[in-house]
Amino acid sequence: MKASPEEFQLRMNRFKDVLTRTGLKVTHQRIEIYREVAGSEDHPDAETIFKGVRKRMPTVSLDTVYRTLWLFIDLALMTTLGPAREKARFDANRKTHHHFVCTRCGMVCDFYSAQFDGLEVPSAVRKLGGVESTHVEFRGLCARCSGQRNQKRSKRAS
Amino acid sequence: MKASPEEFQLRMNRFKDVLTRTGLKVTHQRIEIYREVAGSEDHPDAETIFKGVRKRMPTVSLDTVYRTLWLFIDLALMTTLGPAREKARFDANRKTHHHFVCTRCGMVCDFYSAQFDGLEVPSAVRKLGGVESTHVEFRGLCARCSGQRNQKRSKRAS
DNA sequence: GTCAATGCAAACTCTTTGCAATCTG
DNA sequence: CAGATTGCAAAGAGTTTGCATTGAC
Repeated sequence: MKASPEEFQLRMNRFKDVLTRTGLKVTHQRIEIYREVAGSEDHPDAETIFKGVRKRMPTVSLDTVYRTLWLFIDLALMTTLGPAREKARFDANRKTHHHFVCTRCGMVCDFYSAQFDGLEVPSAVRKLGGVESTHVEFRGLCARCSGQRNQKRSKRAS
Repeated sequence: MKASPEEFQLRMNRFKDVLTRTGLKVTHQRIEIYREVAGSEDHPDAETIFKGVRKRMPTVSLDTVYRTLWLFIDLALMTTLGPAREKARFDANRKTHHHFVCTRCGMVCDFYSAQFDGLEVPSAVRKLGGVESTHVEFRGLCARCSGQRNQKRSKRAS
């Protein structure tokens, strides 16, 4: 699915602006990789982005795609769906529940809320399919990590 | 963190019951692996579970842990946090938004809702840390997949 | 021209698979 | 006892890294 042309232009401008301000180079690869993601309303994986970019730029390498995508995420130009870059984590709690996730250390705490369990499904969503479960996720720094907030930006989970 | 003893017993009973009803064998490994996850309120990864189980059962192998965990997930005895078992997927949409996720094909659609953006943070959550973003996720079968619902249960995303 | 960014190939991590040996029901 | 389950070892996906080369500013 395509993003609207206006939205797309907005994204591209913001993108170059952020790179320049940060003192990073505006390379062909970065432009094409950003274009590939920003021009889509899907949520492509690295391989898909790689193939798309390679059509226009047959010499890009997959590792550049990865390096560039994580760079964009550090620059807050994009996000990943779910806790990407992490291994699978398991949860034996079968009661409906919601999560608070610490964006620094990855800690996840369950909490319960009847109100959130029963959030009304917007009509736009009902058109997409049948909703079977509802899950709310709050993200932020946990109490412990806020205490150490002047430490340098943590490297990605290893 | 430990789950309460009552909750833990409840989980263990339900667990053996499900295995038996399904005609699966109640092996030592399965018991210990389930115990390890059900006895914790954390959300451990496979390696952590493996190490924990190995303390009591030094001969388990990591691959059995994996096989067993995914089995439990098929049996709805547990879940994974986020879209586990999937590669990273990228999203250049920086407006606050929410998701509908198809549990069969993995399709993810964005939608917007000022109401969800501003969901009130419960006091229990405020104690955990500072909330910086709020995200609602509805899960279910998308329209396309509901159309083909009599197909056999899809194998896990490969 | 200089230093950041790239491409290549090899490495690494997490997870899966084939198969013979073992254990549950 | 039969067939499901396990352990082992080796393979597989996805992602990362070191280093020489290239290209943006």
